[in-house]
Amino acid sequence: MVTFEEAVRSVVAAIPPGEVLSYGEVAEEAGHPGAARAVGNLLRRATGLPWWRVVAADGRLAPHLASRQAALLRAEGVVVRDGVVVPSTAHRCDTGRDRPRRHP
DNA sequence: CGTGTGACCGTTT
DNA sequence: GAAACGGCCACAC
Repeated sequence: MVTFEEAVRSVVAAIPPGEVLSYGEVAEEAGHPGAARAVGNLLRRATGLPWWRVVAADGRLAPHLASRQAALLRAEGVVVRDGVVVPSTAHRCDTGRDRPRRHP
């Protein structure tokens, strides 16, 4: 049984440079779909993780860390415009949020 | 042990 | 098109 922190930590730590994932994606990958809030909460406390590679579903950065995150993402090769990640510059994992959803 | 809050997401009004 | 609402999970008090 892995704790939520462990799962999220593993997922976030597995994000390659230049790629950005959304909280919802991380939560889903962690095995806790819908726990996007919890992901943010853990990233806030968890350290040593590329939290800056985690952005909102709209590609928006955290309100308080937008500047820091933007600088870090820029260092990774991602272009951040007005506090919003540009999908074309970053590897479009979900920032386009137009990905096909399961349709039972 | 119960309540509140949060770096959220998706749908509806 | 924008705004509002509810729902999900985990942690702190």
